[in-house]
This record gives sequence, C-alpha cells and structure tokens, in this order.
Amino acid sequence: MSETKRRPTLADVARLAGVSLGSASRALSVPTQVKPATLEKVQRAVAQLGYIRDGSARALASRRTRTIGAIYPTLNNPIFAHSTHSMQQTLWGQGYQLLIASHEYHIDDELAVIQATLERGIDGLIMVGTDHSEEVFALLHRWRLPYVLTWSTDDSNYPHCVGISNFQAAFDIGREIVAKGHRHVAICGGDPSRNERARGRRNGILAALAENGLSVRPEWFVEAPFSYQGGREGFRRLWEMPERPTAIVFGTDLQAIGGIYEARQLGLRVPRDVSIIGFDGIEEGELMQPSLATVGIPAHEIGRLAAQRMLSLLEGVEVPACTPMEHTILLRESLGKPKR
Amino acid sequence: MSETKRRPTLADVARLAGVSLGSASRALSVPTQVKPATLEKVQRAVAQLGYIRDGSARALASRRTRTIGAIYPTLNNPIFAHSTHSMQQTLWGQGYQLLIASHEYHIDDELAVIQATLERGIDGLIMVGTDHSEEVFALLHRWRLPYVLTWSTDDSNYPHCVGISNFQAAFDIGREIVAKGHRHVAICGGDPSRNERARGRRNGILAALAENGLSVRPEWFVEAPFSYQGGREGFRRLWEMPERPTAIVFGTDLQAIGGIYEARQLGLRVPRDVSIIGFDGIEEGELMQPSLATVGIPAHEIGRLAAQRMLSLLEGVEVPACTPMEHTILLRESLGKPKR
DNA sequence: ATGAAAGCGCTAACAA
DNA sequence: TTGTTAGCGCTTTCAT
Repeated sequence: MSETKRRPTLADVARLAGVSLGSASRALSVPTQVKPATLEKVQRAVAQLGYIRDGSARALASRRTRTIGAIYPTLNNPIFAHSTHSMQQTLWGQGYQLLIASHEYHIDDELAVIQATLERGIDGLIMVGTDHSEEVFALLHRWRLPYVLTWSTDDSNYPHCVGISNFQAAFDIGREIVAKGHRHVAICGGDPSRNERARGRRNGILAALAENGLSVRPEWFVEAPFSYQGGREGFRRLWEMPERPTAIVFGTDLQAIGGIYEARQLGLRVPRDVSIIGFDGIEEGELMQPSLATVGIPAHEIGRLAAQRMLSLLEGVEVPACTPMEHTILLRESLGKPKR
Repeated sequence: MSETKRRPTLADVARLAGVSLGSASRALSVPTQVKPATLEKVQRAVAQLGYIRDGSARALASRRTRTIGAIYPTLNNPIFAHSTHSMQQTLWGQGYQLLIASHEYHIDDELAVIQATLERGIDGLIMVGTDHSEEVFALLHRWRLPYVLTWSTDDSNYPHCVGISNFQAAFDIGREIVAKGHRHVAICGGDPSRNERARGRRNGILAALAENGLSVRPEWFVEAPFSYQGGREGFRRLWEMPERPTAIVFGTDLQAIGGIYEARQLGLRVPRDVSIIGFDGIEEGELMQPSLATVGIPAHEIGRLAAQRMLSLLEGVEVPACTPMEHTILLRESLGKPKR
C-alpha cells in the first residue's frame, strides 16, 4: 500500500468512474441531473476511494460555505447550550454546519469575533439579542450577510427576531411577586446599557411595581456577572445593606441559584427570610431546594426557529416578520409571602 | 455609493496599496517579510476597503484551514462546556478556530460526524475518550490527520491522550465509600461496552470494593442516560428493588444530582437514608442540598492542554507522551455513614 | 445528460 | 524585498 498517496480528489473519482469531472460533481451535488447509471458509477468510485469533498474548494467555486455562524455572549449558561443544540440539529438536517463563537460578555470584542467568523466563511449569521454596535450592523449590511437575531423581540423592528418580550415576561412575574405581598424588591441583574434583555427584564419588573405604586430603592439595583458566583456576590452585597429587601429578582437563573445558595450559607431560609426569583427556566432551578421560581424561555424552540428562518432567508423564501414567542411563569418554592 | 460593489479581494487591496498581489498577501500573513512602508500601505488599504480575507481561498491555496475540529459525545453537560471553552480560548490566541460537533452519545454516528467535519476542513481533530471504532481510526490515519484524545488515559497507549485515569479516580472514591462503612453499593452509570470512561469508573469502584471482599449485586448495575432525568430514573429503579443499597455511585454528576432530587421526591434524606456519589465535579453539585460528593476532573485544564498539544503537533514540535492528570476527591455531604 | 474549460481568491514557489 | 505566475479542488456556464 503506497504511503505517498494523496487524498483523492474529485478528478480521481471521475477518472475511476470513467466520467467527466463535471458529471462527477453533479452526481454529488445534484444527483437528479445525472443518469442513474452515472450516479451509480460515481458512487462506487467514491466508496472505493474513500473520497470526501473538499469544502474549501467547494466554497470557493460556489461562493457558499454551507456554514452558519452563531455568536453567543457565553456558552457557560445551559440555556444557551440548549438553543445551540436544536439549532445544530436543524441545520445539520439540511446539510449545514454551525460555527459557534462567543465573546464572554465582552461586548466590545463582538465585532472582532464576527470578523473572524466571517473570515472563516459563513453564509449567514445568528446572534443573541438585538443590541449590537453600529459597526456590527454596518459590516453585516456591507457584506449583504443574512442574519437572524434571537432571544429578544423588544427594542427592535428587524423582522427576523426570534425570541420573547423580556419586558412582558418580567412584567408578568413582577405582578406575581407583588401579588404575594412584596413591597421591598431588589434587582440583581446585568448591565442594562448595552443588553436589551437585562434592560427589558429590569423595566418589566419596575413597571409591575409601579403599577402598584412601588419602586426600587436606588441602592437595590445591583449588577453582577451572569454566573452562580455572580449571584452569590450580588446576594451578599444586598444582604449587607442596612435595609433589606423581602424579595430579590435576579437577571438569570444562574445568578438566582447562586443567590439561593448564598442565602443558605448565611443561615437564611428561602422563601421564609427572603424570596428569590430567577429568569430563564433552566433545569437546574427545579432541582434546587427550594425550587426556583422563574420565567421559562423556550430556548429549544428559539434555536430551531432561528435556524429554520435562516434557511428560508438563504433560499429566498418569503417569511413573515416574527412575533414574540410564549414565555412561561414558573411559580415555585423560592417565591413566597414576605415575613410578618 | 454603488450598491453593486463586490466584497473586496486581496487584488483590490494590492491595487489600492500600489503593491503586487504577492506583497499584499505577505503583508497579511508574514508581516516580517515586507518592508514597514509596504506593510503600512497594505494595512491602510485593508482598512479603507474593509477587507476581510477569504478563508476558503486561503485554505485551498495553503492546504491549511486553521481550524481544529472537536467531537463531543454531548454539549449538554457543563463539564464538556468548560473544556471546549478553554480549548477555544487557547486556539483563538494562536489564530485557530474551533469547530465543535457532537453525536449525542449515538456512537454509531461518530464516523459520519467526523466525515462531515473533515469535509468542512480541519487541520486536526480532538475527540473525547479513547474508545472509537476502527473505521474512525482508519479514516484519521488515511487522512494523516493529527488527533488528540481527551478525558481518559486508560485503555490506550496512544501518546496524545490528555485526561485522567478514570479507573484510579473511581478506585480512590470507592475506598472512601467503603471507609464510611458501606457494604451495599449500587452503580448507576452508562453503557461500559463502548465507553472507556464508564468502564473505568465502574471497574474502579468494583476494585475498591473487591479489595474489601465486597461486590455489587448483579441487579444493582443500572444503566441510565447521562442527564438529570437519567439519574432520576436510575435512582427510582434501584429504590423499587426489594433489596436496597446504602450508597449509589453514579457515572456522572448530572445523574447523581438527578438522584439526589429523586430521593427527595420520594421523601428520603440524603445521606441519612442513602448516600449518593457523583463523578465530574461540576459546579452544580456543590450548590445542591445536600452538596454532592464526587470526583473532580480538571476539565478546564484538559481543554487547554489538548489544544496546546494539538498546536505542537501541527508545528511538528516534539511533545512527550501524556501522563494522567490529577483528579480530586471531593468529600461532601451526600456521602455519609450507612444507616444503623 | 454530458464534457470542456474558465475561473473562485488566495498562497507559495520562483525570478528578479 | 518584491513581482509574477502556476496552481489548490471544485462548481458552473456553455456547447454538444
């Protein structure tokens, strides 16, 4: 067995099959355009040589990479993992690959991450959220690159936003919190200035409070990283204040779970001493003791629909503008009545 | 502004900069090989045109894609997410991208997943585990594709295995379980036949028990999916048996956490009524109540070292064969003394 | 339905 | 140090 044999090319396949390069190419790309006999000869040669197409050459010649890029703020949150998963499945079924990248919430790196992804070659881009820099949108427009935004529909009139209204979702759970009797509510979330999800969630809660003549003390707006650890820190900071809230609304379940843990570390009982509310609906929240009250986001569906919409865009199929998807209010143990 | 302008090519850059195509290429790829003046002219032209290289063309001409493929059994386990994260960071720093794919434990799909990844174009492949089909290894060999195996060092003499000895890790925690006084131990893990991690973990526990003249009843070997849900099912099945164990060792933390949850649902106290032991050391385990006793795997380090090793392989740098990395025995609340 | 041939945008000899 | 040029492996007209 020759150790110097190169990887077989389509020309090798064509030669072995006794057909032209063009026919071999068509047999693999548009099998309906060749005679069954030709198709079979080519397939036999492919199998015999163990031929695998060269995506780079294909992309260069056809100007399509059959790859979709996806930019996430982080992959360290199971809620995002779920959406990439269904996205991946949907695209794979149509012969597309998903190229995932993340900027770990360094939003200023987003442009560079997108450029690197563009360089790698993608036919379309899926991003999380509607808040992106002007440079990002300018780049996508200049490249005429189809894109789909996910997670939020607030604050954007772009027709391809697959997500929920974070404002409405937060508003809905905010009402439940007030209904339980809470008058002293704190918010621990992310920086709302360049993140429409953080903004929508905060404003939704505020609106629900305002509806009842309530507001949040300025010092009870706490910002913390989107992680278990961030939630622990946020909880601790709030609990060290002279005036303490009876309920804390976190921007994500990750933070809220950290909050529950930290409360326990401080010897507190949830919800007896303090209620804790999350946002996302990750499986881990249900497993906690107490189980986490939160808002469920259809992450799986978001991934699937975003991928489908992207495929439609690439095929030039008309698709109606998106409408907000359904969120779910998950009333669980960590939300209770305030003390006294 | 013309709406028909194509994406600029390197030829456009060269023309605008007043240099040859070759110089422009070198300015971007090997800047040290061009005069500073040339470099600057090219950079200016790049900026002015908003030029982004075409990775496909680059790959085709240079026969290098600067992309590393990574095949995971699933991305639905935070332990894997951590390793891809550090892998990504390490590669990105060296100008490489990571192309991640998973087969969701459908091990028979692995070959197809690898073929699709190969087609997309990669310079090297990183896989989880040492158990792969002969076809997989034959394909990698035929393609002369450098590869690194991760997670396990057991059952393989391939020099590029970045991981721990699952057997030893399980053996170590097995001893702790016996030391607590357990004589009735059950095992709920994955199918050991084509997964050396499941096999090593099971055998390690068995060895620790055997050392003390103990064994596992045949009906106490339970297989369940690697998920919270799988752990719940596994626990329930074991608990419905006429004879019940005093300790259950799960193959992954995901399952163990599901087990703790299910125990609670059944009105049991952990570890008073039953001890539960996991494997992986994910953050969620520590947040549970009771906190999960488990074995910590250096997932982050595995990702980093695997990526580094891959880069060395690509550069032709000599690297010594791997040695097993350190695991950590995490004795926590869910492992206690057996009742009575 | 098939074959021939012209690129796709870039890199890497090779010459100068 | 720079310019010139021949491909890289494939798709896609255009003829036939």
